Amino acid sequence: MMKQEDGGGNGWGKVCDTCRSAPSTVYCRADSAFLCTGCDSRIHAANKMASRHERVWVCEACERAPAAFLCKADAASLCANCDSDIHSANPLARRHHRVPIMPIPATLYGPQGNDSGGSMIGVHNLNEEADDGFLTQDVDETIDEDDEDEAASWLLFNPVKNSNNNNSSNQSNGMMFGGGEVVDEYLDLVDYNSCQDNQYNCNGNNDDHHQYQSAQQQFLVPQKSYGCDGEVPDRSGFIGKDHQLHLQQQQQHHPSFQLGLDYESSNTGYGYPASMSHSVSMSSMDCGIVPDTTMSDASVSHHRTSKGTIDLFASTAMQLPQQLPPMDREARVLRYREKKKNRKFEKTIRYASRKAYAETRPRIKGRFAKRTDVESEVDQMLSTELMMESGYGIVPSF
DNA sequence: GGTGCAATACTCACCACAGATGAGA
DNA sequence: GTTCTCATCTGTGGTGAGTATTGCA
Repeated sequence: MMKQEDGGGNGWGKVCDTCRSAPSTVYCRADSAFLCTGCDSRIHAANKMASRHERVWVCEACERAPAAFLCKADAASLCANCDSDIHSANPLARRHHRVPIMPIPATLYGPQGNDSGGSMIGVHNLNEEADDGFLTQDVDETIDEDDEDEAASWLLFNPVKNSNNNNSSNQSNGMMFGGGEVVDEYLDLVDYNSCQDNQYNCNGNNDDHHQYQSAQQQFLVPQKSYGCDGEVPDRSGFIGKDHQLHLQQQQQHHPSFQLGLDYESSNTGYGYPASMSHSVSMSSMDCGIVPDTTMSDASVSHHRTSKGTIDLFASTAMQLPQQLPPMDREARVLRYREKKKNRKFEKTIRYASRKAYAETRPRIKGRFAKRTDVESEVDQMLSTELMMESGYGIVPSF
């Protein structure tokens, strides 16, 4: 059985920001959203304005950042970090011809966009998206044609806009975005913060404090050092009703706790840019290759699961004031989610060259196999030929 | 509730070899 | 103290076997 990566439980690098049920394949700059093929085609085929949104493919390496370069040699779209890491691995890679990525043509998704989407990477069932309720609910609403453009543009990240009308009187809104699926992804953070809030609300009660500490310890320290990812060991037992109650409290205290994400906001007031999820968090940490210099930013300096988990809370949530501005919370939510994903996939590569060698090494049932003289000669010939034809270099001593 | 079975999820050893490291001349 | 040579160790990724967990009857 193959090893399965767990990207939030589904093995994908970046889940579609809209349906959250499929891997994202494109990044829409206008919406600051990662979209799967189906949602992309549907949203951007809705009207002319939406169809003009500039989109780029998601990095094929990390699958978590918009691609910045197209490597012609690898025929791969890569983000800046992956491009840097991959193409600095060896002289051969360094000579790969890369060009800045071009936005996906607006004509890619026409009225028949769904079909074309099906031929793209990351095909998935559109019906599944419809099941999430969130999108279909909004799409099905009858809206003015003038509003349609804006609705299509803001459909993704501002469910608050649509839901605020209901205000906090509707407690169920706390679970609303698509039948609670979205909120569920936030449970981990909320769970933690619920403990945190409990601490602040315990009025100095030592017993409560100890309970908080033990609960926090249970939450923070993974039972296994690798792969556990610091997830709540037992949601039902650890959170349960308290969590739901806390969610309701969150709704009351922070109406904007709902997912009104504004990626363009410049500052959170806490030193963390609100747009960090697409800038800071996507930096060198994604690839996990050990940099030559020590990273000063705590948010990108964790390479071990447990330590990273602890530091995450130590550096952010542990120091939170009792009442957070909504943007602070949203920024931390984003930051937490990114770090969570990164912890999951993270594997520190100490020697990129060895990685490059390992990837090119012949295998037999996954095991490294001896490279015969014939293979070596053939490789050398092919490399030489390739170099002469395309200008690509070869790694000496291969 | 306890037991057995199947399905699923997860962990880890294996392999070759370039490069890093350390000891000795 | 510096340089060179040699031997040993380290780390890299895909696969399959083994183990753990979960769900169901």
